[in-house]
Amino acid sequence: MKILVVEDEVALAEALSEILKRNKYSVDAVYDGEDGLEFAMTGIYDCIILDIMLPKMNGIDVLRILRRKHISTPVLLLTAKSEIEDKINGLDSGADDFLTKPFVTGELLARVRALTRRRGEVVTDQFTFGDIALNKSTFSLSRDGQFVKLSLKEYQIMELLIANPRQLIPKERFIEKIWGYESDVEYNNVEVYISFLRKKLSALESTVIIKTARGVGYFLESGD
Amino acid sequence: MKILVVEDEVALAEALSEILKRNKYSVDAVYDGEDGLEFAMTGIYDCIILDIMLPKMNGIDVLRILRRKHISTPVLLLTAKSEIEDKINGLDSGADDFLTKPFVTGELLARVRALTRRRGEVVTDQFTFGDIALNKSTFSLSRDGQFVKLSLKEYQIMELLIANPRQLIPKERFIEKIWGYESDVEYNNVEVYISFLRKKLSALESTVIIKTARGVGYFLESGD
DNA sequence: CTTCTACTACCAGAATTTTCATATGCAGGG
DNA sequence: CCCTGCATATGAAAATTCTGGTAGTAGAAG
Repeated sequence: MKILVVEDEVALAEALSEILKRNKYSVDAVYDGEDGLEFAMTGIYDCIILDIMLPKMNGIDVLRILRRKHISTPVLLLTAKSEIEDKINGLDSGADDFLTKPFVTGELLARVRALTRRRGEVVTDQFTFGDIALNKSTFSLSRDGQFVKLSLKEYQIMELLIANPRQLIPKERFIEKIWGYESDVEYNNVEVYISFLRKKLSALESTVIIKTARGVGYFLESGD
Repeated sequence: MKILVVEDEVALAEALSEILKRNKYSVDAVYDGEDGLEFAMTGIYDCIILDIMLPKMNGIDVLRILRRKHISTPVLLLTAKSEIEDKINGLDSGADDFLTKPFVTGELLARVRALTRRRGEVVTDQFTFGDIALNKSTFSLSRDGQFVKLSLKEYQIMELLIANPRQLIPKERFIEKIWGYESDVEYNNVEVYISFLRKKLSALESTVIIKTARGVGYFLESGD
C-alpha cells in the first residue's frame, strides 16, 4: 500500500509519514501543489492525503485536474477549518473523504483504511445475469459472441436493472438515479428506453426479459 | 423568518424551538418524516432543520421528495454520527448544510443564519447585458420584444458568459462547468455552441457579441 | 510582406434523447 | 363477459447534442 502525502507544513507532513509508515504503508511526501499533482498523476498510489491550502497550486485544483485526467486514486482532503464550502467544492471535485485539522491519529488511520478498502473491492466492470453480460467500458450488451452497443441512457437503465436482478425497480427510481431528482422527465421516457432495451435483448435472442409491474416499474427475469 | 424543525426526540425538538424563538425566528416543530414532508411542501419556510433518523419516513427521503417537487427551501440536515456516507447521500439529495449531533447553540444559529442569508440574495431569474436579457425560466434570449429559445447547452454557455460579462472564460471552464470535470468532450464542442449562440444573437440584431480570445476562450462584449 | 502553423468557425450529418400520438392490454365494475 | 378507464408499448418525428471534416484566419516566424 503506497500513500502520497501532499502537505506544506513540513512538520505535519513528517508526522503523517511517520504514523503511516509505522502502520506498514509506504509513503511519499511532497510539499506543494505542483509536485503533488506530478506525483499523483503517476497513478501508482492507493491513496492520496491532500491538504487544501498549498503553495503554487491549491488542493482542490490538484484534485480537479486529477479527476479530469481520469486518475481515480482515492483522495482524503485535509481542511483547516470545517468549512462546508470547502467540503462541497471538494465533493464536486471528486474527493472521497475529508478530515478536519487538527485530527487524531486513530481517525486518520481509520479513514485511510476505509478508502483503501473501498478501492480494494473488485470494481467489476461487467455485470452478468442469465445468459447476458453488460460491459461498462464498451457500453455494450452481449450474449455468446454477439454484441450490441447501448447508448448512455440505455446503459444506465440496464445497469440499474442488472445490478438488482429480479428486484422490482419503480420508474420513479430510474428517473431519480438517471435523470436526477429535480428533472421533470415523464414516465413515458423510461418506458421508451425499456422498449429499446427489449428490442436489443431479443436481437441477441437472449432468454432474459424485462418484466413489467403495472403501476410500479420493471424487473429483470431470466426466462429459462 | 419562519423555520420548520423536524426532529423526533421531543426534548431536542423543543430545545431547538426555544433557542430559535429566542432569536426571533418563528418556529413550527413536527415529530416524524411524513408530517415534516407535509409541512415542508407548503414552501412557506425560510429554512428547514431536518433530522435524518425519523419515524415513518427518513430525512433523506423527505429531502429527496421536496427537491423533486421543486421546493428549494434551504435544508440543514442533522446527522447523529458524522457519517460521511450520510453526508454524501445528503448532498446528492440536495441538502444545503449539515450539523452533527451533539452541537452547540452558536454553531446552529450561525448555520441557520448562513442559510437564510444565502436565500435572502435575490435569486435573479434573469441576466441582462447590453441590449439583451437571458431568462432562466423560459430558457430564452430576448432583445426589445423579440425572443429566441435556447437549448439547454446553449443556455448554460450563455449563462456562464453573461454572469461574467467582459470576463474572459477559458474553454476549459465551460467544459468543467457544463459537462463536468471528467467528461471527455472536445473543445470543438464549445466552439460549436458559441457558433449557435452567435447566430441567435445576430438573429436578434443585438449589439452584443461573443468575442474570441485565441488559445483561451470567449467573453461577452457590448458593441455600441 | 509572405509563409506557415495552430486555432477557430461552421456545415453537414450521425447519434442520441425526448416528445407525441396512437395502439394495445390489463383490471375492476357492472 | 363486456365496458371503461387507465397504464403501457412502440413507431415516428422532432429536438438536441456530438462528431468529423474543411475552409478560413490570426499571429508568429522568417
